[in-house]
Amino acid sequence: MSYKRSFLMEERLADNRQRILRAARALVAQGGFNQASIAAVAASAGLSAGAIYRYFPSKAALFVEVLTSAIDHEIAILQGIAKGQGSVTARLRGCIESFANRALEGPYLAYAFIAEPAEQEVDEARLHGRKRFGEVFKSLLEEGIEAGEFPPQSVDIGAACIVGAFTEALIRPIEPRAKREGRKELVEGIVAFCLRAVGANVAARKAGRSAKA
Amino acid sequence: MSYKRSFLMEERLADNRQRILRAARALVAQGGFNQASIAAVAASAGLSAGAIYRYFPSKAALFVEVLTSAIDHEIAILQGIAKGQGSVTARLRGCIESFANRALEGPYLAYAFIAEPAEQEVDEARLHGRKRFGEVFKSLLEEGIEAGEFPPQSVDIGAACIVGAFTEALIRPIEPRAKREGRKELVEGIVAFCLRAVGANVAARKAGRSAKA
Amino acid sequence: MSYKRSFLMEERLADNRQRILRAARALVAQGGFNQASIAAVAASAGLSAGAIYRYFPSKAALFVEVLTSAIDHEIAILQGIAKGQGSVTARLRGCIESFANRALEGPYLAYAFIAEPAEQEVDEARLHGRKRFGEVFKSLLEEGIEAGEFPPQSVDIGAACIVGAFTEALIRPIEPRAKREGRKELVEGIVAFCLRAVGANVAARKAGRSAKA
Amino acid sequence: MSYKRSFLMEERLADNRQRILRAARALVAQGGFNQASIAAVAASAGLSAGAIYRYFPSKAALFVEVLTSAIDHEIAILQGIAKGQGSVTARLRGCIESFANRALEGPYLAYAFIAEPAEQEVDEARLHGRKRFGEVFKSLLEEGIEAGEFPPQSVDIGAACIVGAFTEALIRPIEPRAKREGRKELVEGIVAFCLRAVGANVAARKAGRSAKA
DNA sequence: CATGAATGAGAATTCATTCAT
DNA sequence: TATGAATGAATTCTCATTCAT
Repeated sequence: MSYKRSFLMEERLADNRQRILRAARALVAQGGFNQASIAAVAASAGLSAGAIYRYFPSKAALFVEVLTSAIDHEIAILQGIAKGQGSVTARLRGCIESFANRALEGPYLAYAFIAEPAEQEVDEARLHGRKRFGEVFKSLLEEGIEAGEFPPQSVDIGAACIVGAFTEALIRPIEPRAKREGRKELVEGIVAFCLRAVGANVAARKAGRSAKA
Repeated sequence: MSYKRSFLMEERLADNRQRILRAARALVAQGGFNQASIAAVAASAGLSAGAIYRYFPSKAALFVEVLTSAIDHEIAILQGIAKGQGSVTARLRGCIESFANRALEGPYLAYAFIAEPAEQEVDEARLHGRKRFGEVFKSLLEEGIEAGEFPPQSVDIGAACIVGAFTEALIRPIEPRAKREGRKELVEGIVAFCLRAVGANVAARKAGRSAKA
Repeated sequence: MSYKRSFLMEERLADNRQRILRAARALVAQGGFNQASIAAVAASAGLSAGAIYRYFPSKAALFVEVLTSAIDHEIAILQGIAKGQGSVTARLRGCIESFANRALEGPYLAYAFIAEPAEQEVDEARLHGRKRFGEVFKSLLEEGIEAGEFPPQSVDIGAACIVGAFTEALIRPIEPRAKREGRKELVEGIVAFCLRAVGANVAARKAGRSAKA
Repeated sequence: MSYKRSFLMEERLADNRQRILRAARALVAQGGFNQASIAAVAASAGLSAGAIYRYFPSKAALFVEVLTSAIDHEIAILQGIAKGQGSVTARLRGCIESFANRALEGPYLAYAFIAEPAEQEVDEARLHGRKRFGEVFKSLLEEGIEAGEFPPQSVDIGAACIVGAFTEALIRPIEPRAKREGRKELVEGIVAFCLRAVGANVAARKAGRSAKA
């Protein structure tokens, strides 16, 4: 009943979907959800506005996917590190370093992460994403407390604070000077801040440098 | 129709301006920038839409002022505490407690503080506000290090992390459970996190409880 | 608090609302609901598309009003005749004549009356209108049967048939020749059809000519 | 890829054309012209959207044919009855009964018959269909008058009234109660209304029950 | 000949801003 | 000075139609 669908065509379709997602992600990263109109996304993806609707049923659905796919990817990486080997302190350090390094490459994720939503559905996806990020750190905190690496503390609050701390620090360094410090120093500063905050001791910090997933 | 510009009139003008600002602030607090249309602000202020433009050249300008004035007010309070008496640790604690308590009363400020802007100009105002918040903490960190209360550390990064940490923790507690903890525990949790993060020692924490502006 | 609203202004506002309604009505009459886009209505009323929304909350609301106001007006006239004096036969004749004569002036009402709706809300208004028309005739039929002027018959079915018969006959005379017959003959033909259909006897038909509201 | 145009192929082509028409008719019957998009018709026919255009030059042309073919079918049945044997009264009754019964089975025809068209061309087809329906009844009226079964009357108007009367009565019974009456009573009510309207006498009505094509 | 991705014109609706009164 | 009606550009979304494969 149907003609052969060529490999090239399959590829172009997949390409288009990816191009739309990438275009949307880039626009959100640059100017937030408000700047990312369907027309702008389409133009940036090299398609017509109507074509977007072959791939996504609504603007909200598109941006939910932009957000969740970015967060999914990030969470997977963090989980890999968090559930790896080494001391809890080392793994916590690994998570923060890893996230921070990628965020400095392209700040879009972190931006979308804190952005005020335009639509109800996107809002929910974003809250869910924050919660999932927090849970990674919450688990680490619980494990660290149980292992005696960290002192007793509120793990919910601590997890939220960690997420907020590195989000803020990464997206909008308070001083333009911060750039001068270079990425390495910035990441190290955030890691140090968070490790001190959870009460990890210095020894663990030295020993844990090489935690891997 | 051509009455002289009297004192009463000046006052009425000032009144209108304040009413507009208050109405805009309230609407942002309730539903974010999206809900705060010029028509809604005007209605809420008891004026016509056109009248807004006698006091503010554009919607963006109005919301820049909404944001800046809210932040100004907050900064003034924090500066009062930060430049008051007591140990640096106590004053840092005071700042965080003070901000956190007000944010929990009415979350609008914190909300606007991290909200994605609708317009470029508002975005800039928001960034500037974050920077100014950070500077309060940066000064405290510098003072604390000099006084030997805190270990050496990147003050820029630390300041940003503090701002991010308590912003995140206040606005969107990662677990709904967090509510159960009650406000007092939440604030204390944030304070503890930040004090540990900057390396304040426990003794200072006990001693510093009563810092006042 | 508010400047005097001039008489001229009040008038213009009312004018605009009426102009919009009239424009919408005319467009529906010409080309049906589909041809009556908001843009077309606005252009025809000499306003911008956006201005429509100052007077009507939605397209559906506008057309519901177009429909109901036309039907209300018509029903009022018919009720006046139906509840007047004279034999039931005479009043039935009066209703049909009256409706038919106005429908021949401008066929929009009858057109809208049978038109397939574009929107749920308009559909409901239209069904309600048909029902109300039918009820006028149903009452007359019941009264006529009780008075012995008409033989026993299904009044629900009869009422629907009467509405259908004169609607069809008025809107789309089957032969273009029908125009040649002239309005008087057409109206008289419809009246005769309906009177025969309900079983009114000839005597009543002669005697009842002059029924008035 | 270049197989000869075989008999099988011709048949498949005809099949596709019929499938498209059937799918379109079914969709109109279910949800009116608005629901019957080209994409929906294509999907329902098991073809692609583009394939429709191999068989029909435009959407309008497709629906013109949907309407015309449905009406053709109906007219053929009515003509069979109208040109059959028995008194004119009996044949008129037969036509109305037959149409009414089929309309009550599946109301789509009657629906399309009065439905507001989406396009000018469909509109014209619909008017033409109404006219042809009317002509069936016009012929019967002329014959009945000549035979002395009906009194002299305007046959054009009468024919239009008959079409309108049963259309209205069938599609939208004015009272929901009408359902209680049952189909038999509804059909009989419409027949009685129309026979009285054309002046058929009661005796003919009894005698003519069994007219067949 | 069939496919279905892509187009592009147009739909309703919203809203910051202007300006006659 | 204050009003609020009016504008017009922008928004999301729909769909008949075309055309490379």
